[in-house]
Amino acid sequence: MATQREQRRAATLTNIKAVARRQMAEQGAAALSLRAIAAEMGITAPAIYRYFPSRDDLVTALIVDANHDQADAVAAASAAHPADDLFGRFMATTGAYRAWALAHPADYALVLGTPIPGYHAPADITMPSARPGMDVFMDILVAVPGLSSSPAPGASRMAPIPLPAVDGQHDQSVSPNVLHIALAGWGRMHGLVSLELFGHLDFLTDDPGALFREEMLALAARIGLTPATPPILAPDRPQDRGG
Amino acid sequence: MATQREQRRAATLTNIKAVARRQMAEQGAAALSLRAIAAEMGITAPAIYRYFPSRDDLVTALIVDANHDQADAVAAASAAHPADDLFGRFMATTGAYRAWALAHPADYALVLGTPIPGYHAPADITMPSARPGMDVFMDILVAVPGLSSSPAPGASRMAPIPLPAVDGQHDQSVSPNVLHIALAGWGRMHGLVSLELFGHLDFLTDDPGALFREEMLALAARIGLTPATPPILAPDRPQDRGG
DNA sequence: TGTACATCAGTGAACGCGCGTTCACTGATGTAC
DNA sequence: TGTACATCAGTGAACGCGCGTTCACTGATGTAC
Repeated sequence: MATQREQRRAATLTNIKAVARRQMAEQGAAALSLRAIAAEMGITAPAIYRYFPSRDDLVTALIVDANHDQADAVAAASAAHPADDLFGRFMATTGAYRAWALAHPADYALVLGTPIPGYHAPADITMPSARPGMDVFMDILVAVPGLSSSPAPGASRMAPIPLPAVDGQHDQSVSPNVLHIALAGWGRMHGLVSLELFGHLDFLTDDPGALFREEMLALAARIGLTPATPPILAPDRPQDRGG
Repeated sequence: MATQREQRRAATLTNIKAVARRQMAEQGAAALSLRAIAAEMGITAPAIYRYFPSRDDLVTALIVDANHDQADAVAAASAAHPADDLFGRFMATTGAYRAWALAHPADYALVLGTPIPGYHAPADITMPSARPGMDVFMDILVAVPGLSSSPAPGASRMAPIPLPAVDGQHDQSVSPNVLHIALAGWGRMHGLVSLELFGHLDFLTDDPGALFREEMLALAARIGLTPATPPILAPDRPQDRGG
């Protein structure tokens, strides 16, 4: 059972990060300032040094938190569908990825946007924190019948690199084709999401969500996932979805 | 014929932007500083106010320049193929988009990356400058037989908005399907390019270019563009490119 | 061609600002006897 | 249970820094007569 001091410490630490996230949402991640955070909390700036040895360490903590938070959201979306409903999981997780980004634009930008000037992420801390989120998608792709064994388009040029093992997490080694699909899918998601987030789609479409969903449907179809998944029967060649 | 003063003025103005671009490439767009630019040029900071009324105006000028520069690169790539070789033009322009971004990462981030804190782009200046680049892609898509008349997937939700007319440029009104394909394509390009640019693909693939090309090939196939374009004959249903 | 005036690029000092970080300190909380 | 000491969250002053922007100015370039 935590002592009073420990409880307060934990609360303040959480509060610092919460206020930081709030300010990032308003001003952008690059404008993050220890003094402004302290001011909003009603404490003085040096007090923050009791919790983070420097501004960069706070930024790193925010990145790690963001990665875990997004991974949780995506994992929850996946778990909401039965394990054998791969199509349902695929659409739910990709949708959750976009939804989380729209709900936490500053955190998304912090992780995937233009790097903050002067800040260099310590790869040994930030990279592992990105794994859980990736694994949710990987788990789905790996389970798609036939996908792991079929060759990637342009496979000869794709190194069959196993994903770097991290702590107690999966160290699944992934087939080139699965990796290829994963990266292509990530590219599509990130592309549309970041264009939308930064307002570049504003006058070009009034329903970015539909556009996103169509792209995900097309990707699902490409790997043989369709709404009505036949139990475990012979996989019919899925028919193209128009366009 | 320009007077000596006018020549120098033009040269200095160009130089300011060139130095700004160079510094952006090193420090990132958000770290752009008038004082640092002046220092590198060997003049004092207030001198820059003879050329730009404020820092924001310099940023705006850099965005406009970047848009035009990229449009030129993409247009040149398109023009390198005969007008009826739509597949060639499609692959050349998309490849040029990526190549330009890799060659000018800071400019790319300036236009499409996380917004600079405190800077708000004047839409009436920056948006029109994005049109020429878009038009190069649009011209190709519009020329694809059958694409303009076929319905977009999820078309009922897509508003048939004509692209906002700008100055003397095309004010082509584009079918929902063409717009849909254009945005999906832009999303794929931007997604992979920005992931690559910011190092997020570093340990996941050793050939991001091949990944990008595959995604573009898949998109080309989806709209019926294949390497050996049959002259103007009946458009066979193009066959799926594996995967 | 020569002189008087206008233009304007660039200077140097100064402004007020917010930043991350250090340091010696106070005073409340926690611990050992 | 009460006292003496240790821990440590937070303070307030100060540091050196770089920023955008203003202002009155100097001196070279350009123009009109």
